[in-house]
Amino acid sequence: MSDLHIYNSYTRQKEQFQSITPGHVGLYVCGPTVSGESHLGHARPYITFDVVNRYLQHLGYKVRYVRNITDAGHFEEEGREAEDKVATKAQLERMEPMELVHKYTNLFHWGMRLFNNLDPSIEPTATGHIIEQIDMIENIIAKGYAYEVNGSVYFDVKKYAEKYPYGKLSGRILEDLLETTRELDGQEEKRNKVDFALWKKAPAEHIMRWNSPWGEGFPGWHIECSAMSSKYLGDKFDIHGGGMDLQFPHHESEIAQSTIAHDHAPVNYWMHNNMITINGKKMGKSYNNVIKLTELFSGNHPILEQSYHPMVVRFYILQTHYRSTLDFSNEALQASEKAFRRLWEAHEIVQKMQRAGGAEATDKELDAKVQGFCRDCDESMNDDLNTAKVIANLFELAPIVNGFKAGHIDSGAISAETFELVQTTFKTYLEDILGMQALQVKESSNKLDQVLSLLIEIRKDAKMRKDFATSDQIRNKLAEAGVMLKDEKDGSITYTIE
RNA sequence: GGUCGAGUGGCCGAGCGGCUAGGCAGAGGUCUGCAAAACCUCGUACAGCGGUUCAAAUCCGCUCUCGACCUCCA
Repeated sequence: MSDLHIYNSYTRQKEQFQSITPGHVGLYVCGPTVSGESHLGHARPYITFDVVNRYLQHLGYKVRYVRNITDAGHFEEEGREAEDKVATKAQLERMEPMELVHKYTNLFHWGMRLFNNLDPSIEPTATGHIIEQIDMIENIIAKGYAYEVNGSVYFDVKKYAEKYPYGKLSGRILEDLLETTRELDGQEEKRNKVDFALWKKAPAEHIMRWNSPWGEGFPGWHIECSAMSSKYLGDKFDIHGGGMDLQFPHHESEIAQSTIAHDHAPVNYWMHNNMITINGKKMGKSYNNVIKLTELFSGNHPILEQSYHPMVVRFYILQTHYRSTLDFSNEALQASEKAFRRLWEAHEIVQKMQRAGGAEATDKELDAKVQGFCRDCDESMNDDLNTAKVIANLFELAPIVNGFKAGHIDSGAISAETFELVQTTFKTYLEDILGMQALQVKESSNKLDQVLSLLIEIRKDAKMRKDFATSDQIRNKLAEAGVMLKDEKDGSITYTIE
């Protein structure tokens, strides 16, 4: 039993986390629809739940993390003409759904890897689970909560609501929903406007279609998550995550379907991350303010002043609590970049450092303070994954570590035990739990190393002779080539490669 | 229109009844041949108006502003 508390969207309060099977956690997160490129908005849930996954593992749980790929449904590639999929065209000229899905799935994986997100345990695709979805729909029909009309199958929400709390997750009131005047596709077939599709009959021009007991068609959007989560995590599992915008109707529908199919609610804890906004507006296709991951990493977008390293983006996202909105701006990203560089350097310094003095602390007050910051990292994570607070704690530690190095704080001021705690706190939190990595991978070229040490030696000599013209030339020219020299306090010279 | 949520110092962002948040920027300083980095010091904020309380950024009410969802959406 851990002290982990998470905010459960379903009950709208923080609850102590307790897994169904001791030592194990089933985690399901709604994955991307791979009909287009992943964008900055996608980064948030997958980084957030990557940290959830990592932290649960840190606490000792064996996590089965399932994240789906939505590759079925209404498919149209962005910017591609509708006639592309017209059947009269030669096959190689037509859009092939599998080709498109493959392309964007690969691109999604590419982004996830750059963000240093751990792979899910299982990444099921909707198209690979048509049979499971059909089974589940038949099950719901058999129980009397779904009906077929013209080759489509709809879930009877009104009937469901008579017995179950429909709308509880998203705070909807059925009566309000029934009054909605909005005209939706297939509305006339439904018994009530609130009913949602479990299976849709495929129109003649629809390219993705499968045989079913109700004719050729394709599954409704919500059923895939219910079918796949129960298949791999069981009828009832621990945590279901996703973006806040999925609360309604997606997650609400999932609850309804699964409750009927399995005779009980499917999930114990619902977690929802908040949105990323640009100039206060949610990023989304319909707002025309989407920054794709490829654009973000290359800086190739009108509103981007520069490119941003995936680790900078990750850090920026984790500096805010996952349930707060996060507003994008160049200023904010640039601040995160500087902040992260400083923090990471302190991390590298403390890992390499040797503590001086005896085992006991010579400054009890500092020792206690330092321990407090370390311990608060645990408390902050346990308090609904407060990564922002964890980072703030690490920043409290950074000047102390730098002080050890600069020599104005004696590393013996804190005890040997506390010193070790600082090292493990940086390592565990920054790398293992927050999943951060160095911005630049150390180039391990012996030849380069030798060339640089030669230049560094020449520069040292020049400095000794007060030949600053030469020493500055070496530093400046190397800087132009992307190699930054740094004169350390002890007279040594180190370098970093941009 | 309905439902829910948010408004914190120049900017970003924690906190959510009493205890320093933190980062970035800015100012001054230490160190340094210079530079960079690092370190030290500084600002003293909680949309507005009332109320509850010994005590409110934190609770309650009203007002204003903004956002999300109600449609595919992370």
